[in-house]
Amino acid sequence: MTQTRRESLISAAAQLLDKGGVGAVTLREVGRVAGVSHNAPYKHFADKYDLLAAVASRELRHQIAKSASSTSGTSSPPPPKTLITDYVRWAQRYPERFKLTFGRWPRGNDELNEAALHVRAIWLASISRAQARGDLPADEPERLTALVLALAHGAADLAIAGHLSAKGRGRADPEDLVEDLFRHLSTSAAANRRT
Amino acid sequence: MTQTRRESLISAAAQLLDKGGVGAVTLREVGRVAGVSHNAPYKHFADKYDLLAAVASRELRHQIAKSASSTSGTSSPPPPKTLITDYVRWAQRYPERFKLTFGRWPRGNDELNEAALHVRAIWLASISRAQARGDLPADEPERLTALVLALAHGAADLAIAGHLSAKGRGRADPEDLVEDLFRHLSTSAAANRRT
DNA sequence: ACCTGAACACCGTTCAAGT
DNA sequence: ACCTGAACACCGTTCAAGT
Repeated sequence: MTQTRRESLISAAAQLLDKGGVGAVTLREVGRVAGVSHNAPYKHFADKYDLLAAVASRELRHQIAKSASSTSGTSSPPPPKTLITDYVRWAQRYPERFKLTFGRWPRGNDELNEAALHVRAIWLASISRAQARGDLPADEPERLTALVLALAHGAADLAIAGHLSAKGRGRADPEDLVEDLFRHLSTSAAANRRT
Repeated sequence: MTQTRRESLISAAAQLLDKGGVGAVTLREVGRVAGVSHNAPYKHFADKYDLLAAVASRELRHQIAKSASSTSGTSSPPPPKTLITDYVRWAQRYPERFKLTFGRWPRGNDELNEAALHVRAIWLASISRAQARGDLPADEPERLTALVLALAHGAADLAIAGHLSAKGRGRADPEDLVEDLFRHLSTSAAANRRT
């Protein structure tokens, strides 16, 4: 089945990515791991970046599937804190995949764009629901979503770069910062409710 | 003067970086732009990453110099909003330098680490001062600094990746998000002062 | 439709040799 | 101390050829 071969190439690329970063993903090594020649990938992907885009969009689709399964049976999205915590843990567990997904692409990729939009939609629904409950400030929902997403993303990226782990006092990991943001947003929401 | 040659190599690398991303920075092209042979860089840098690290730390040192000059004559740091706005504008103006600076490095680089620590120290001083004025919540200063830095960093990175520019309603650029965060933090600070 | 092996242009790095 | 040109191993991509 052609699907199997295509997926084995994606898996091989992801495995090399995790082990040695994007520089370690060469088509020759991908072919070797998947048991094919060094240019068999060209029958499934336009070029190297098309293969890498497939790796990245598979990651986003995994996140989408996880969101769906964690609330199976209901139609409501997971609460923001679950979403954001999962996101930040994923970034720390698979830093190379995180970096790749949000890295620079020589051109757009439909599959990747669509998956990214889907992820954003889930976040938006989750944030909107928390706002309706009064847990978060009544800002414009898309803008508040961007704020929360930016913090999660930035905390994860700085942690990966090693710019967050001041030792001892003041030490903060990404989950701590998420906690802090939600605390301030709740306080702000409550204060505005009183006025 | 050897310093001049070394700096011309760094400038050539930065120029190629801006034009075509990190992939366009080849030692051969750097040599060509600087008017030397393709392996003259090896007399000034251990390898390609050492040259790239020099580009990145030069960027951070520029930011440090800018912070110092904007408050020349005084010993106080710039206010957080100035710092964060400059940071976010730098990232959008030179996305490739931003990506490089916070990208993954095969090994540590003393010059780069030192510059990064210096930048963090300036941010910490700025945030602490705003806290003392009551403009920001009385959190642990290093942790609040990490929060603010993470938001600025994440907003910049998402904007570069194109994940922030929802059109029309809800549109938010990095500076909008910075604005929102400070507004919520001020509200939170005021609310806590009242309890 | 999918795969292979040879070939091409390019790259980082090393090395012997020059000043 | 700094630079050069040749050389080596490696890579992405193309292409003619096979099933």
